[in-house]
Amino acid sequence: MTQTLTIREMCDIYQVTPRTLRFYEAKELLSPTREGSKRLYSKQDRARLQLILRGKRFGFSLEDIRQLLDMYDHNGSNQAQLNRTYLLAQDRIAQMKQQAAELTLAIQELETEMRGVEVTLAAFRNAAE
Amino acid sequence: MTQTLTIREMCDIYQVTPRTLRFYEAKELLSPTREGSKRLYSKQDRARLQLILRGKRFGFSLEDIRQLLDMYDHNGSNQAQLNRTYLLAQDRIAQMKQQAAELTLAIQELETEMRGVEVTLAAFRNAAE
DNA sequence: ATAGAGCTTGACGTTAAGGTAAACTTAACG
DNA sequence: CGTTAAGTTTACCTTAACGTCAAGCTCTAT
Repeated sequence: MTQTLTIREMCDIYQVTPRTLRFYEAKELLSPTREGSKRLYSKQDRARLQLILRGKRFGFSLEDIRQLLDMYDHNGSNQAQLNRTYLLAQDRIAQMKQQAAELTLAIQELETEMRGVEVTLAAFRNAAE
Repeated sequence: MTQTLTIREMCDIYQVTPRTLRFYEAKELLSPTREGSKRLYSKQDRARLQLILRGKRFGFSLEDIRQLLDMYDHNGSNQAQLNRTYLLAQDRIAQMKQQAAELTLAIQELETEMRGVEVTLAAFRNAAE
């Protein structure tokens, strides 16, 4: 029961266009199997796509993401290759931790700003009696 | 002692190129004063630039960022304008909180992956005696 | 059998975010 | 006084990440 999905189903689920999926495939971020000429997306393909979309939300480029993905399935990789990926991932993790800290701070600052704006808006409403 | 900086000083401090600063100005994200034709960046300009660069790290577009910046100095804005900005910022904050949660999760997952890779690498080294 | 829906490839267009190069001003220096 | 250094504008170039459109295949329903 290896549930595979068509391109349309993928698009509906993940809110992307067919063009996007084909583009990611061209960039070697995805590699769906074929049934004739039609693409079929496996469970792993779906997992990868989720990682891709998540990476994008964090501001990573597709190339950045491709390298991270390589680490998740370091199957055919040799030692040297794997080691390079490992070091690269260490950097990324540090970067992400830094980003998480900054993000938390930014949220706090914005919320403080929001309270200031609330006061201003309340004053506006008061002035209108 | 209103310490203002030249474009070069700004570039050195924030690791951007003059082109980038001029570009942000064209996009109305910055508005340095002039001394003759030369740009001079005030303390507020510096604060704004920091917010811009931070926003970029989170994957926001310059246009997204411009709207957020508007909230930080909602000086000449009228009620309707301010209210729209406020609602928009609420969305952004929700989005950022979501992003923070996801980021934390992603970090954990990556670190788990890393441990797996460490084992693989250790095995490689063992095989080499 | 033909008409349409859904898939394919291929090619060209578009937008954001700058890079790069040319021509010009202006201040400063020997 | 000439020239170099740092700034300016204008204009075109580039890259990433897709959008859009054309032309063709294949299956299913009418």
